[in-house]
Amino acid sequence: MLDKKYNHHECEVHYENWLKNGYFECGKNKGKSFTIVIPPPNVTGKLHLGHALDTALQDVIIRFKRMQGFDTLWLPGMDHAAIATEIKVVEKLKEQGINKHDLGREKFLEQAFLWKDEYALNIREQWAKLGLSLDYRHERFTLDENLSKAVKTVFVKLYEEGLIYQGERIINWDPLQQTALSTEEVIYKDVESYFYHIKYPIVGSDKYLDVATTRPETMFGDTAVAVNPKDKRYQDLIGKKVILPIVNKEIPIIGDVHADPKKGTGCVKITPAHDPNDFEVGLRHNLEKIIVINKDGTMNENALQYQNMDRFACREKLVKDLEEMGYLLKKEPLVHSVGHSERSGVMIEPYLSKQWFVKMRPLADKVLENQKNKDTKVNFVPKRFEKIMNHWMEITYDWCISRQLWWGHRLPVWYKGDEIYVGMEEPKEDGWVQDEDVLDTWFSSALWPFATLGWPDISELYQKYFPTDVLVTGYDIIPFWVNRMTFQSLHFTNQRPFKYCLIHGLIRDKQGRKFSKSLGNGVDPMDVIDKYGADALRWYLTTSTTLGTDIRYDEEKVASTWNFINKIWNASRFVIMNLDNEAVNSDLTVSDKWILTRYEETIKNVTKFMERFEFQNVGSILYQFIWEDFCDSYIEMAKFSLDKKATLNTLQEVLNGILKMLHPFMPYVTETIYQELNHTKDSIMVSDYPVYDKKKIFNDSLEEVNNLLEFVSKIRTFKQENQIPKNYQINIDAKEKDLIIKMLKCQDNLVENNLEGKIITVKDLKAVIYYEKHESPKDLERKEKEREQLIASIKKRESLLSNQNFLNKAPKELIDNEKSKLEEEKRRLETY
RNA sequence: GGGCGUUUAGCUCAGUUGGUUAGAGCAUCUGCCUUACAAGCAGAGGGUCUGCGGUUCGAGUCCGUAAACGCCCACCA
Repeated sequence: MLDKKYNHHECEVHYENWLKNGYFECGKNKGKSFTIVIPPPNVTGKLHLGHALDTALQDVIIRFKRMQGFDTLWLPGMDHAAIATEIKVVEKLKEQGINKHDLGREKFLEQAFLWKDEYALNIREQWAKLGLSLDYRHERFTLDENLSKAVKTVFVKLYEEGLIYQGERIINWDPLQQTALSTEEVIYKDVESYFYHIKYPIVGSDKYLDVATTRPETMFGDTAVAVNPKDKRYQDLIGKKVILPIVNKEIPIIGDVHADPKKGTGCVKITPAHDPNDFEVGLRHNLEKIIVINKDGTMNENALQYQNMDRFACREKLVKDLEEMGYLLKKEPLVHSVGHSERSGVMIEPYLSKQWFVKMRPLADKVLENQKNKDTKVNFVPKRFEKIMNHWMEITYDWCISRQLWWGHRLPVWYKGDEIYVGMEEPKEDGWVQDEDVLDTWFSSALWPFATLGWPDISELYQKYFPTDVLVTGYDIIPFWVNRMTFQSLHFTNQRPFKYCLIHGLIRDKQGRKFSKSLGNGVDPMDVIDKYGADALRWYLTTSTTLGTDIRYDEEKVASTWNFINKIWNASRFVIMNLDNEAVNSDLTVSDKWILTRYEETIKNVTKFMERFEFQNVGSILYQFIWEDFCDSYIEMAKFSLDKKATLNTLQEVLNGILKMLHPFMPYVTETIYQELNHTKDSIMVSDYPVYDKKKIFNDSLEEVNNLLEFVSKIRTFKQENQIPKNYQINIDAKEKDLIIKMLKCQDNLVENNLEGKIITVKDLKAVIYYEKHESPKDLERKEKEREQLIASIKKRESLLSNQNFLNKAPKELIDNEKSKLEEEKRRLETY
């Protein structure tokens, strides 16, 4: 027997058992395959609410499909997360007084793997707490041998196809981590700064150019000043020279369209080694590229007396010096947006550097082409997110994939003098040195959906479970991940990586702010689980909003979900308590038929919305059906036929169905109740999902009980509003009179009286209530308000029904409905 | 600069392809310890659906436009 109150701790005991029985394993069901690969969490820390949402959604889908008989595989795994993890490990070592470079690459990687093992353990523990039905036999890590093989295969192949190349370009440099980054890893933030106007004297003249810049410290690398060839102010200066202040070097004034006459003063200093646009200008005009900043963000020898100063300190000192020397014309305050490293937070330095790139255009075009084919495209849910991917594919440019880090996939590239070798294995001959760099972490995650299934080997797993069916992730990583999986998959497997891509929103705090350490508004899902249970958290997260929109986390709602579960718990207690009653064989009562009909309708709708991934709708349908129909209406009516086998069977059948439909959302409590209800050790998670059965629809009973419930409710409202005493007199004329009397807890005790009766009707149900009238002014006021509303409604309907256009164009059903409604209202008006 | 999203009850959110009186939870008010559940039951109140214009017999829903808030992308000497 169940305890009096729901206790989530006592329900969260099934995970070991599910695991032990192999229920999570693929290959158990005979049906079609259904695959989800988990977005691998970074091994950098604890899972947050976003992970809980993301994985709960996947578990809901996979448990549903499993119960429907699909051969489901939900593949778990984790991401080494190159830079993110390396930062953490470096920090940890620093606390111990150890410097990464002193330790050396090999020892550092040992430490990183220890870190990974520790965090992987944590993550698995949290997955278990969430109740996720992952097939751990196939768990993968992005640095696993088979994934490394996939990475190398892809790198080598793309290189051979000319789609990976090495080049010297301006890249985004993180001076703290001292690595290159991709454009996606740069976040632009508004920064308060100055627009410095510097005097560049013109050679052979007493005039000067007013050159405006936000980055004066890069002036040591200036190799020209550009003006627009069409700019009348400066046209005649093209070809002349200016003197670079402090450096005292002559540099040319060039004409280039890059200089925008409308911006600043119309004169731009050209620093080809420190600005992507200037780099292009430099190429056009064959300018020298002078690097003036070191990899750590300090100034190098080209900065003369400023050498070794930090770039910001140099700026400050330099501006001061320029001012003293009379070169600073103006210093305008300016707010402009500046790139920052997504991971380390420091300002990005555009930096000339030799890196490896993926040539994106041909790969992106393939995606754009494929998205036109409705049979092979990636279907986004909600649809609008497809635009984000497509837009990215349209404007994308080459992807910088080399990182100056240690933690990650090392580039399969070897050098010997000027020779380059790219291949799966190290060249046999002596003298080859492998490239020190590792790949962007997203390079390996881009292969995740197929590499985890064994690719490049055409394994059994790959053949059976690829392409995957659904990928679930947040909109924030579409550019990083979804896009890249899509083009790599199309290029290497000729298939989309997943048929559906479910995009959910981010979880924010109650005020709509992002969770962040600095705000201290973080919520640990494990604390929530401890307080309210995994079932409550999962239900709340998956049913409380529509996909694609952000969720404002609200603990009160989790608490209210706990109440819902407690309600289910108690209803189940009631059913279980009565199941062994001595009961007689009987036909179904009208209320049995009613709930069975509602139950079938619910199965139909829930299944429909589950298949469309509209969990919000599933949630409200189940909530309403369980709380209102099953608990408040049916159980209350069933209390009067607990001696009938038909009712007991109905209670059990419907409750079983409810548990099954809830199970994907609330695995623990449904398992506990299911086993108790059916006196079994069998698991609900491998039971069959309810299937809609037309034959169990009783439309007459549905209508009859709907009317009855409305009738009872009307009488209750009337009683309450008129403060009718308990021993009131009522006369009921209805088919299910006994049931109604019991529900109203009244007696049909009409005796002679001279009171005026109040008639209440719903269809053919009729009641007359006799009571002492004592209308207060407030009552009269309300009555008058109701009367006015009724008149207004009648007026509206009459005008509608006299509108010839409406009568011609509206569907007949609606017109008839309006007519009968009007008549009813007119009748009601007479009673006022 | 380009694009997207949001705007509905005090709060948080639903609202399918336009069609009865726009829904839910929480909060509020009234009455109930009715033996599954007081974390509950039975009722009630609360919305000119951001503004304006249009299409339509009919608009929260479609179109146009304005505003507020948020996000993405690009640019930013």
